[in-house]
Amino acid sequence: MRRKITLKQIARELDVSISTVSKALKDSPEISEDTKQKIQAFAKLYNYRPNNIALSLKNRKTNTIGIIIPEIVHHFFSKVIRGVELVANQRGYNVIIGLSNESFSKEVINMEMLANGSIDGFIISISKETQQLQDYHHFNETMNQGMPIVMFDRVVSDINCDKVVVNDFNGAKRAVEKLIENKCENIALITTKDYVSVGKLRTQGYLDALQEHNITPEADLILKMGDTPDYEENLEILESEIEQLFKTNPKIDGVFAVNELYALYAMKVARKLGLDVPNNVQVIGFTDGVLSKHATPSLTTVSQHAQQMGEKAAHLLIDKLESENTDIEEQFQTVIITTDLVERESTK
Amino acid sequence: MRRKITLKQIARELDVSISTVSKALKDSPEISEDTKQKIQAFAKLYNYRPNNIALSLKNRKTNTIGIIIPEIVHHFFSKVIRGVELVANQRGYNVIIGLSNESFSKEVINMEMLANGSIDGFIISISKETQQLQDYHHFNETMNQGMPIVMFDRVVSDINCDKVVVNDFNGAKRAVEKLIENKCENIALITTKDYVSVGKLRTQGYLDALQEHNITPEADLILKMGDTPDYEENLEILESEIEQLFKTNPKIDGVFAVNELYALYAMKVARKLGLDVPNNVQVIGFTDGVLSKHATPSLTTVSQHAQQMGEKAAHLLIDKLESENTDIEEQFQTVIITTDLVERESTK
DNA sequence: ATGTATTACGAAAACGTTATAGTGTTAAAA
DNA sequence: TTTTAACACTATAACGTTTTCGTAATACAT
Repeated sequence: MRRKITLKQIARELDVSISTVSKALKDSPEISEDTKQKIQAFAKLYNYRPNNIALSLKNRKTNTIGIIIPEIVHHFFSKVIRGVELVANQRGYNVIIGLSNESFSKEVINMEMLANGSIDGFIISISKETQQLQDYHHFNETMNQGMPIVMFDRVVSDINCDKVVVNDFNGAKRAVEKLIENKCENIALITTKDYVSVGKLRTQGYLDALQEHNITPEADLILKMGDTPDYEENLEILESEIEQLFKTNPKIDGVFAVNELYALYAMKVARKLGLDVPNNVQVIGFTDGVLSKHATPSLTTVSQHAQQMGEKAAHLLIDKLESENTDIEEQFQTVIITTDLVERESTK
Repeated sequence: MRRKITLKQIARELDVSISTVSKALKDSPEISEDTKQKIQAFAKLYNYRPNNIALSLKNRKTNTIGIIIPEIVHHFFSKVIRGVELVANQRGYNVIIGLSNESFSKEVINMEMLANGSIDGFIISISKETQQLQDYHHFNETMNQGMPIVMFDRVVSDINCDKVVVNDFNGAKRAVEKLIENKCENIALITTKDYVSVGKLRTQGYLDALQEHNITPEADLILKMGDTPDYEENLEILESEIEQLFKTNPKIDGVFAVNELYALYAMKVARKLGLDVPNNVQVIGFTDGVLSKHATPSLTTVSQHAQQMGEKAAHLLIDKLESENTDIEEQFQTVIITTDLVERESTK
C-alpha cells in the first residue's frame, strides 16, 4: 500500500531537483529531451498525478463549486444538481453539496464551512426559513469576500447577484388560461403561504389570468397550505383541506396547484368524491416531477426545466469565476427559463 | 471587497510573528493573556477563519468524502445521499458528488479526479456498465493508494472493502411469500437482466419462495427487462412487454417487480386490461420510492431504508478514516440493512 | 584570450497552516 | 555570583506544487 507519489519522491529517485521534475512533466523546453523522457517514463510508471490540494493552495482556486439546496430528496432539486454537475464537469469543476434542510442555521453553517477556501463560488436556492426570517447577512458577507453567488428558483430580490429563475408568473397564468379555454368556470387554487416566493408569484399568475378574462377571484376558491415538520401529518392535513375545499365549493370544475403533490392530492380527493378527472374537474400542477408523469390519469403540468436551470446556473457561475476579474463592471444578470405547459390526461 | 484575512496579515498588523498569532488563536498557554486577548479580538473583528485548503495540505486530510453514484435523479440514490450528508456533517465532513451516469468511463474519470487529494475516501454504488464489463481496476488502484472505499447497494463481491447492502434475497422472498399467503397461485416476476446484481438476487428470492411452497417456476411468467439509452422508449417497451406477459398468461393473479417503476406499470397494464388491483391481481414492488406511496392504488413495497444505508455507509467510512490506521488488522465488514414489507393497497 | 549567448539545470519563494525547536529576558535557587 | 528555570515569544520546516530568478558549463563570435 504505497501512498501517492510526489514530485519530491521522483526527484530524489532520479537524482534531479524538484523543479526539473515539474518542468519535465510539463514538457518545458528548458529541460533536455533525454531528461524529460526519463522523468516522464518514471512518472507514468508510478502513475503520478499532481495533488489537487497543493494546486488549490498555490493557485488560490479550488475548481470546486458549492451548491446549497433545501432538500435533495426532491425531483426538482436533484434535476438541478444533475444540470450543475454536468456543466461543472465539462468545464473542469467538481461539485460539493450542502443541504440546508429548509433551516436557516444549517444554511448559514454550511455556507461558512465551505466558504473557508473549499470552493470558488456558490449556487444556492434558499431555505424557507431564510425566506421567512429575511436575514440575508450570510449572502452579503460571502459576496464581500469576493466569492460569487448564483441563486436559482427561490431567489431574493434584495441581493445583487446572478440569478436563474423560472417565469413563475407567466407559467401559472398560462396554465390557468388553459383551464379557462377548456371551459372551466370555477377554478380553484391550491398554493403555499405567501412567504414562499415562488408560491406567491404563481398565485399572482392565477389571479391575473382570471382578471384578464373578467372572472372575479373568490377567496373561497383559494387554499393556502402551511407547513408542518412532519411529512405524513402534512399529507393528512393536505387531503382534508382539499376535501373541505371541494365540499364547500361543489361547483369547482378546474384546479390549479402550485406544485405536483398538491395537484396529485386534488385528483385523489376528486376521485374519492366521485368526480371524474378530466371530465368533471380538470387539474394542472407545477413542476416537472415524476409523480405527474406516472399518475393515473397523468397530470398536465407546467414544466420548469430544472436541469436546464442547473446548467445555466453553473455556466453563469463559472463564467464569473473565469472572467478577468474586472470588478469594475460588476454587473449581474437574471436569466429567466421559460416554462412549458405539458398537456397530459388531467385536462381535456 | 476585501479578501479573507490570513494569519500573516494579522501578524503584520499587530507586529508579532505568525506563530504567535496561530498559538494565540488556539489559546496556547505559551502566549501571555494580554497578547492573546489583543490577537483574538483582532481576529474576531476581521472574522478570521483558518483556510481549509491549507489545513488539508498540512494535515494530509481533507475532511471530505466523495460519493459516486450512477444517477442522482432517483429517489433511492438521493435518499442515500441525504443519509451520507447527515452523518458526514455531524462528524465534520463535507460531501462531494460524482455522477457516473451508469457509464464505466465516467465512473473512472470521476474517481481519478477526486482521488488526487480532494477527498479522504469514497462511498460508491457502481454503474451498470461497470457491472457488465466487470472491470474493477479503478477500485483496486484507489484502495492500493490507501484510500478507503465503502460500496453500497450495487457492490462487487470480488473487491475487499466495507459494504452496505440490503437483504435483496430475503426481501424478495418475503414479498413473494406474502403473495402466496394471499392466495396467489400464478405469480409473475418482472426483473432486470442478470448482470444487475440486485436484480439477480431478487430474482433468486422469488424462485426460492416458490420452491419452498412447492410451486414450479414457469419461464413464461418471468420477464427480464433490458435497458435502452432513451428513457421514454424504455417505458414504451416496458408497457408493451408487460401487456404481452399478461395476455399470454391470463391466469396471472400476482406480480412481483424488482423495482417501483416495473410495479407501477404492471398495475397500469392490469387496469388497462380490465383487471382490478388488488382483487384480480396483487402487486408488490421493491424500493421505497415516492411513486409507490402516491400511486392509486398505493403500492405494497419492500422498503430498502435508503437513508439508513447512506448513514451506515458514512459511519463505516469515517470510522475507518479515523481509526489508528493499524493496517495490520485490515478487516472489512458487510452490513446488511433489513428490508421491510410496507403493505399498502395493491395487496389484500 | 576575452566577452557573450545558449543550454540545462537548481535554488528559493510563495500559497496558509501548525508544530517543533530554539532564543532572549527575567526571576528564583544554589 | 553563577546556575537554573520559567516565561513569552520567534524561526523554521513541512505539506506539494509552480514559477521566477540565478548559475554553472559549454559554444561561439570578436
